[in-house]
Amino acid sequence: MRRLPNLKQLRAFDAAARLSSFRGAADELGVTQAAISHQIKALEAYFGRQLFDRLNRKIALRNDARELAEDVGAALRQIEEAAARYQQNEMTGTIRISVTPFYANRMVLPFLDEFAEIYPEISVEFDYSYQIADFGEGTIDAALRYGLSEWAGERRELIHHDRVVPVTSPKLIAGEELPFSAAKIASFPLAAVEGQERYWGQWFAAASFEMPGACDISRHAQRALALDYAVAGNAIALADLPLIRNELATGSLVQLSPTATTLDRGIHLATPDSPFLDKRLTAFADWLRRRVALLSGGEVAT
Amino acid sequence: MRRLPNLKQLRAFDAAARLSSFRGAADELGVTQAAISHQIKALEAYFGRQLFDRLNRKIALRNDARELAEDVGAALRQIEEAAARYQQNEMTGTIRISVTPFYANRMVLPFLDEFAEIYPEISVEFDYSYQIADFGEGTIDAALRYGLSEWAGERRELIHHDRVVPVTSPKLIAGEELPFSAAKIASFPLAAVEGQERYWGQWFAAASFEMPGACDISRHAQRALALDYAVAGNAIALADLPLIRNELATGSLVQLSPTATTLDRGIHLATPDSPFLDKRLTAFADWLRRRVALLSGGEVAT
DNA sequence: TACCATCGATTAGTTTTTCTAATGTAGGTC
DNA sequence: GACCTACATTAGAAAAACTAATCGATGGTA
Repeated sequence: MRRLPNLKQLRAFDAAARLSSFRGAADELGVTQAAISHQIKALEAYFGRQLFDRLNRKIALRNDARELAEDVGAALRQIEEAAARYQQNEMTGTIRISVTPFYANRMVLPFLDEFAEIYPEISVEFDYSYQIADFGEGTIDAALRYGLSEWAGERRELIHHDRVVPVTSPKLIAGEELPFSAAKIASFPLAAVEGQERYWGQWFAAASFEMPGACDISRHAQRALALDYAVAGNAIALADLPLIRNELATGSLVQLSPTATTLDRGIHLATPDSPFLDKRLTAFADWLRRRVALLSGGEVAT
Repeated sequence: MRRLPNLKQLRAFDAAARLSSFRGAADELGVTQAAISHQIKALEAYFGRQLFDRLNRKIALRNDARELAEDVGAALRQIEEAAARYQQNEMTGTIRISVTPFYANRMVLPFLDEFAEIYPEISVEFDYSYQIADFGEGTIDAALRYGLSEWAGERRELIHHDRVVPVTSPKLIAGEELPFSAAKIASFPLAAVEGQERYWGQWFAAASFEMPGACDISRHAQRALALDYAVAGNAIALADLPLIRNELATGSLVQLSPTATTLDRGIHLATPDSPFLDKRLTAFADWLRRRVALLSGGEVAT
C-alpha cells in the first residue's frame, strides 16, 4: 500500500465536506478553524487543485471532489466501525489456559459452566500439563500455577491462598474420636511435599503446639501424591479444604482438627508480562477467585 | 464522525499486519523500525490491549485483531483508490466559459469538435454574455476576454494577439485595383473602435506612411460594430484575419493591403486567481491558442 | 559452539507536523 | 453603519513523529 494522501488532512477534508464549513469541521475535530484551513490548503497543494470553492463567508465542495469526499467518508466510517467492533469484542474469543489436571478437575472444570453463563462469548480451552507452559510460543494465554508469591518475567494474579488443615483416611484413625489435638496428630505419620516440610511447623504453631523434633514425616514430589498417600491411610497430610471437598464428602478423607493455617503459597493465574492485560483473562481470574472463595467460606483473595 | 484512532498509527498497523514485520512496515513506509515500534505501541495503548504477540525475532498478529487489520486495510485501499481516481479524473467533467457570441461564433464553436476529440471527457459549456462574468458565484470557470494585457485579481493566459489588416466591402472600392497603398487607404473613410483610434496610426506606421492629421474616422462602441460598418461598405476597418475569414471567403470583405500590425491587445482566457490552475482550463487554453494560430498562419502566441 | 546478522524494544534528543493566537478581509444582518 | 460570522494568513508554540544509538534475544552459519 503506497501513495496515500496525508490521512489527517483527509479527515479534516471529510469533516469540512460533510459540514460544508471549516468552522464546523474545526468544532467537530476539536481544533481551531485555522487548523482546518491549513489542512485543506495542504491537501489541495498535494492534489494540485482546489477541493473547495471559497465563496464569501462559505465554501462549496467542487463537483469533481464530491466523489472523493464520499469515498473518504465511507472509508473513515469503515475504520470507525472496525475500531468500535474491535473494542467491543474484548469479551469474545478463546483463551487458552495451562493448568494441572489435579487443579482443573477439582477447582475449575466443575464450575466452568457458571463462567460460560456469565461470559457466553468467551470459550476457555485448557492445556493439561505439569510442565510450565511457554508463553513465548503464543499458544497459551495464561497458566494456573501453584506456588509462592513470586515469579519473574510474568504477571501473576492470586486466585487463592492455601489454607490447610490436617486430614487423613478414616482407615488410619479407626475408632479414634475427633477432633485430634495437635499433640496427637504429631504422634502419627505425617506427609509433606518435598521442600515444604516447614508448613507442618507452621500448622503446629497455629495450634499453639511445639512440633517435636523427631516427627515421622514422609516426603512426596507433588501435592497430589502427598494427598494420595493420606487417602491410602498411610499418613496425615495438610490440605486445602476446597481442594478435597469430594474426598471429605465421600468419607475417603476426614478433617482431624478445626485449626487452619494460611500458607505463603497458593494458586495464581500467571500471564505473560505484557503491557496490557487481556480483559478476558482478568474476567476469568476474577470469576475463579470468587468461585474458589465460595468454597473456602467466603474469603476472597486479594 | 468521531472517535477514530490515530490514522497514522493505523497505517503503520496495516503495513505491519500485512507484512507480519515491523521492519518490513518501516521499509514500506520509509521510516525506521523504531518509528513503527512506537506507533504500534501507541495504538496498543489506545486500545488497551495488544495487537501483536511479540515472539522472538518476529511478531504475530493476534487473532482478535485480525478482523481489525482486514477492515483497516480495506479502508486504506479505498482511500488510496479514491485518491488515485480523483487525480486521474482531472480531464473530465464540465468547464463553463464566459465568452461573447461574436468571438464564440467565429473562433471557438467552429472547432469545438476538435477539442472534444482530444478530451472526450471534458464537456465545455458557454455563457454567452457581453457582461464580465463574476467568478465569485462559482458558476463560471473562465472567461474569454478581448482586451489589453492587464487585469487585476485574476490570472490570464494569452490566446491570440490581434494582428490586423485593413479590410472593407467590395462595394466601397468597386473597380479599384488591389492592393491599396497606405496613402490610398488614408483617403477613404476609416472605422475604429472608440478609444482605439491609435491603432490606425500604428498600422500606417507599419506601412511606413505618415497618417494624415485629418482622416475621416468614425468611432464605434464595439469591434463587431466597426466591422459591420465596413461590411456595409461605409468605411475601411482594421480586422484580425482569422476573425473575418468567413467574410473574406464569401467576398463580403476584401483585404486591401498585405501590411499587418500586431496590436497590444488580444484574446485572453481569464481564470479566477486561485492557487491552482484547473488543468482542464489549461488544456482548453492550449488547444485554443494552437487552433487560432493555425488560422493566423502558424504563429503560436506565448 | 562461537560468531554474525537480524529483529524488535527502548531511550533520549531532534525534526517535522500540527496547531493556536492574533489579525485581516469580506459579506450578511439588524 | 456597526456588528457578527466565516475563511485566510502569519508567526511562533506545542505536539507528534521520527531517528540514532544501543540492548537483548535468537536463528543461521562456519
